[in-house]
Amino acid sequence: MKILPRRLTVGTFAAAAGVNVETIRFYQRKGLLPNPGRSYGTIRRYGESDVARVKFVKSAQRLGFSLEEIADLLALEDGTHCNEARELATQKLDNVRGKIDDLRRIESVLSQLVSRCRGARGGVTCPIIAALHAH
Amino acid sequence: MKILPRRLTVGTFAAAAGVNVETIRFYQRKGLLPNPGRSYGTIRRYGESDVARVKFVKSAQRLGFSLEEIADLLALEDGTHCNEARELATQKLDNVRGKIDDLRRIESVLSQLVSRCRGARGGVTCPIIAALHAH
DNA sequence: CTTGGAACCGTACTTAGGTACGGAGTCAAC
DNA sequence: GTTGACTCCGTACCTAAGTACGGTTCCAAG
Repeated sequence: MKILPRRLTVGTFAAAAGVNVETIRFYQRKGLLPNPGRSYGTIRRYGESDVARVKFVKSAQRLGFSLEEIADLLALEDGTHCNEARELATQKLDNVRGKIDDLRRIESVLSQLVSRCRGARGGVTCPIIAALHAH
Repeated sequence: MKILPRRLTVGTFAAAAGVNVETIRFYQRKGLLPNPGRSYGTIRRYGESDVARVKFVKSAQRLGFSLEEIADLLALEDGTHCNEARELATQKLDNVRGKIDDLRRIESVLSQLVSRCRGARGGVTCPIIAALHAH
């Protein structure tokens, strides 16, 4: 494992990771990124591992993890805590499946309303409005 | 159409509609509820039609409409604007279907990760962490 | 050695949908 | 005629995930 150089300043780093500089500062405040030391002067330097870490955060966000949950995942980052990571992922999976079920119910109600509405050409009362009124 | 009495004060009204008093005030500020007149004194009185209106809002929220969209629906409340209501509902339906597709993709990735993790009993690197690192 | 673009820092603002607070006014019962 | 619950009102606060701002300091190039 070779030690990677830390030669990026925050602006270049943020660009490399595909996020805003302010987002980097925000992640540091939230503990998602370690405060990198400032070897030479008061300017912080970042390396490739930091870029990877931010990309990890963004990937996990795309899978529906919150920053808080991602912080938990990052605490397992050495890769030896498979059980914990699987536990988190399983919970998230249940969560996602629950959301899918909810949305499917909504989809079913909405599509019925729309088709009933399409069929009710002459009526005085719109079926959609009426249905919402009936709870 | 008989005229319903407006004899509920805000506390009773909120309870009848199943929401918080503060929520009623909030909806009034947002224009979702009309400011009821204060016939006798400075205390506002509400009637059954107000209760129905709040229930309408809550039903529409459960179907994924935002308060802003619900305000649009309420503007069509007389039931004669079927086309407009159908348009809104159709947009919402597309929206819901898009969300379902996104979540299904997430579900598929997560379930693959979990099962790979379950199979990787002896490995040093957790497949979930590794996968997130590979974008 | 100056200049100007970064970096640093704390703080405030954003959206959505409310909830909470605190002081003043009101109303009905006792 | 006073108590105590309820209402009214503006304002602040909450979560989540950032974005924006404004002042100061730094650092490297010219």
